[in-house]
Amino acid sequence: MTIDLTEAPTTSIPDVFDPTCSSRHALELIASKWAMLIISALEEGPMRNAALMRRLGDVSQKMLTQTLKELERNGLVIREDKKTVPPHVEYSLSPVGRSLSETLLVLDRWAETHFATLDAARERYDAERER
Amino acid sequence: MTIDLTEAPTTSIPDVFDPTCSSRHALELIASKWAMLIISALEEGPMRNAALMRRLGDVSQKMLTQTLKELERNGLVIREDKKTVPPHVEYSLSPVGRSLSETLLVLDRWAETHFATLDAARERYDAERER
DNA sequence: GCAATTACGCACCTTTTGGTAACTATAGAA
DNA sequence: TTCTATAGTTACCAAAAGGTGCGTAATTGC
Repeated sequence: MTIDLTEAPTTSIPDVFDPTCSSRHALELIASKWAMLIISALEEGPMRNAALMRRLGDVSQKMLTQTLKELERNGLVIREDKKTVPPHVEYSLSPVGRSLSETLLVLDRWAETHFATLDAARERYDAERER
Repeated sequence: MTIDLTEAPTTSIPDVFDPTCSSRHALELIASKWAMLIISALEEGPMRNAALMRRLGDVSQKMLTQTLKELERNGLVIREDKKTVPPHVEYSLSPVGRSLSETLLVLDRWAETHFATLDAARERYDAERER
């Protein structure tokens, strides 16, 4: 008799370092430029498609729709279709989405605070190897 | 006389929503599954290549090297080559890297806390459309 | 009647990400 | 002598991310 451990159930304590743990999937979902920015933007309040495009600056219609759909699918974003013509669709954060946006805003602040340090390091690194 | 605004300098207040702002680049750097996990892992202390592979569980040698190199280039990770044979290379967090890891750990905790909510939402969403 | 508006869907294409396998060098162990 | 371990690199290939342009619906304004 042999015991197959490859399909063993995930350990009781969730761990993002465990590739089979579902929390890893949750992390991968938000480890995306557009997902992060969309959730941060929606923290300012419900927004329509066009408003989000303006806020994000350079997202394509395709990527915006695609990312919003994934976020809605995972319950982070709520999509409300007023079913009018011309269309009127509003996106907002769900309670879970809002619990995430707080942390993401901290990340935004980190980027805005330390980007100059990264820029300098990158310049030093590149200058050293191009010789 | 025409004024070209396309190359206008970035505003004085850094903003991740401004595509031309360098802080956006910083955000994109860490908006990556492997970058996030590597920095979180290094928070536990300096690690060698093989130890990181074990900790991350399912990263390929190629992606690990590639991501570490980008993080080193931007000054988040410090690479110390002891120049011995067989090779001995240690990776650790720089001060900026450490300032980031604190926030990333909060993200990890978020994923480990709320993944079940996401799983449930996803299942509901998929069940509704496959009919 | 014609154009604009809105939030998409779809087809096509390019770029980036990621995986696999083979190769490098040398010390120490079997 | 051959095997193992170390931390990579390179070439090749598959998959995912991402961009562009076109089509769609009905209502409002000209």
